[in-house]
This record gives sequence, C-alpha cells and structure tokens, in this order.
Amino acid sequence: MNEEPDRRAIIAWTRLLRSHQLSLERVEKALKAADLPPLRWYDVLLELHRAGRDGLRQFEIGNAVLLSKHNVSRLLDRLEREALVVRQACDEDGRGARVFITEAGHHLLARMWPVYGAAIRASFERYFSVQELDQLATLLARLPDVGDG
Amino acid sequence: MNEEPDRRAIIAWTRLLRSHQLSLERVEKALKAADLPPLRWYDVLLELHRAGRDGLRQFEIGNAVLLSKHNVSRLLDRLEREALVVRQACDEDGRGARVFITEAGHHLLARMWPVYGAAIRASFERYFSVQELDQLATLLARLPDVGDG
DNA sequence: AACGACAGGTTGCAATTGCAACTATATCGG
DNA sequence: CCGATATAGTTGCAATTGCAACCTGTCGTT
Repeated sequence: MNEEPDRRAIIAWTRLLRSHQLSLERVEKALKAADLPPLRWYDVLLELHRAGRDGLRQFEIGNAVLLSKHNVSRLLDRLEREALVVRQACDEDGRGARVFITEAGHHLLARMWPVYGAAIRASFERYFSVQELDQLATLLARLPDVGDG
Repeated sequence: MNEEPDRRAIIAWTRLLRSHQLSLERVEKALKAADLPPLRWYDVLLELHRAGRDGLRQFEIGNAVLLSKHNVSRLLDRLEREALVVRQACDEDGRGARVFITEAGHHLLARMWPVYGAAIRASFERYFSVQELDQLATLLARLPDVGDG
C-alpha cells in the first residue's frame, strides 16, 4: 500500500488523540473532585432534559451520545438505580422503552453544569481565541457525523 | 460563577469529543477486523521501538502514552505474556524496571502499521486538505502537553 | 547512620466498555 | 396470514480503566 498517511495527517491525528485524552481527563477529575458522577451521566441527562416531556427511546439516547445499546442499557440501569431517570414501557413499540428524566435528574444536571462548565473553561476554552474556537469547530465538523451532536 | 463557557467553546468542545470518539472507534474496528490488538498496544510498542537499545522505564512509557502507572504495569503484563516486550531489573534504580521490545514486538508493529495507517487515512485524513491538517495540528497544540507527543 | 518524605511498581477491587448470544416484538415479501 | 429478517433491549463474559492501598528502594535532612 502506498496508502501510508501523510506526515501532517499523522501529527494532526496524534494531537487529536492527545488533546482529547488530556482535556477529558482534566474535566473528569474536576467532576470527581466535586463528588459528581462521570461525564457520560451528564450527557445522557442533558439529552433527556432537552427531549422534555416526550422523553427518549433508548436507541435515540445511544445515537445522541455515541454509546452502543448494551452500554445505554446498563448506564440507564445505574441512573435508574439513583432515581435520576425512569423507564416506561413504550406504547408505539412493544419491544422498546421510553426514558424520562426525573426531578432528581434535573437537580443533578443543575449541580453538575457549573463544575463542568468551569472545567471546560479551565482546561479548554482559555487556550483559544473565539476565532480559533470557530476554526476548530469548523474543521472538526468535516469529519462525518461530528456536526450532528 | 459567570464562568460559564462561551457558546462557541461549547460547540468546539463537543466536536472535539465527538470527532475523537467516532474516529477512534473506526480505527479500533479496523484493527479488530484484521485480528490485531488494540491501539494502545501499538502506542507502547512504537515508543519502545523509538527508544531503541536503551529501552524505557515504565514511567517514561506512561508519560509518553498518557497512561497511569498501574495501567502501564498491567498493559506490560499483557504484552510480556505475548512475548512482545521484556522487563529487566534496572541497574540505576533498584525499584524500577527497564522495558525492551522483542523481535516479535517489532514484527507485530510492522503488521499493525499498514492497517492503522490505512484506517487513519480512511477515517481521518481524507476529510481534510493538507492546509487544514496543519491548521488543526497547530490549533490543538495550543492545549498544554498536546504538542509533546 | 537514621529519619521521614517521596518515587517506581504491583496488586485488589469496583466501575465501565466491548462483544456475542439471547428474548421479544415489528416489518416486509409473498 | 406466514415465515424470514431486522430492530429494541437485556444479560453474561472478558478486557480495560481508575482508585486506593501497599511494598520497596531512593534521597535529603539532620
């Protein structure tokens, strides 16, 4: 194969991996330091919050937060155990469930956001100008499915 | 806190998370489809390859591939079990070990690269021009420690 | 030397993730 | 209507990751 990537592609790729891992690690640490659950919990709760009264099907959650169905299923087990969400049998599809966020879920979301937001600022935003943030967002959106979130 | 992130920062942040997760997933799948071990194995073997005859201390590996010491320790257990690396007691520091890549390790590295490289091209490089790759690399390097890899 | 603080590694344990197999329901072609 | 196929979700199992406790050896101070 002359299918070897360009040197520039390798550098950009490496930095994508590193930047993600480093920033995410910092954010997760901030959450843990504040005795809050991991980021994924926030992601799911946020989607359910946005969905409002209609709730979401589990596969919709999976699509939104890029989690395979098994993992959605088990993450919801944990969230349900903490009374942050409720699963309800689904009218229109006998196989499926519909998931709703509870009051406690909303409350946790509200408690997490200040910490999460501050962590984003501290470990990400502060290193860029607004132009650079736009540039970065535009560049990354070139990858398939990235802009859909 | 009025420390809430700018909307643009949130978008860029979200896309960083999504682009990483999507691309990495695709690459890992390509490796698995070729019956090859996960990316981390490649990372570690590559560092050891670069280090040459002197090998590396475990903590150096950890720094290079962003893995905590426990995880380095156990990843090396697996690699050693497959005879891809060797651990050797360390002369200059009685606590530590020095790690070397074996012939089998070099061989696996050589088998993985074509698949890995093709996957980088297919799920990443092809969506950018060379200018964009440079831009992306430059932007990401603004984050602390990202440029060091 | 002797002390305590610290650094390099290992191990036990819990949480998370990925994969494959499974159940139950929908849907589509005939 | 019926069977083949696909979809929604769950569960069991193995690999990986993160955290905390631990052991050993180093180093700086006294």
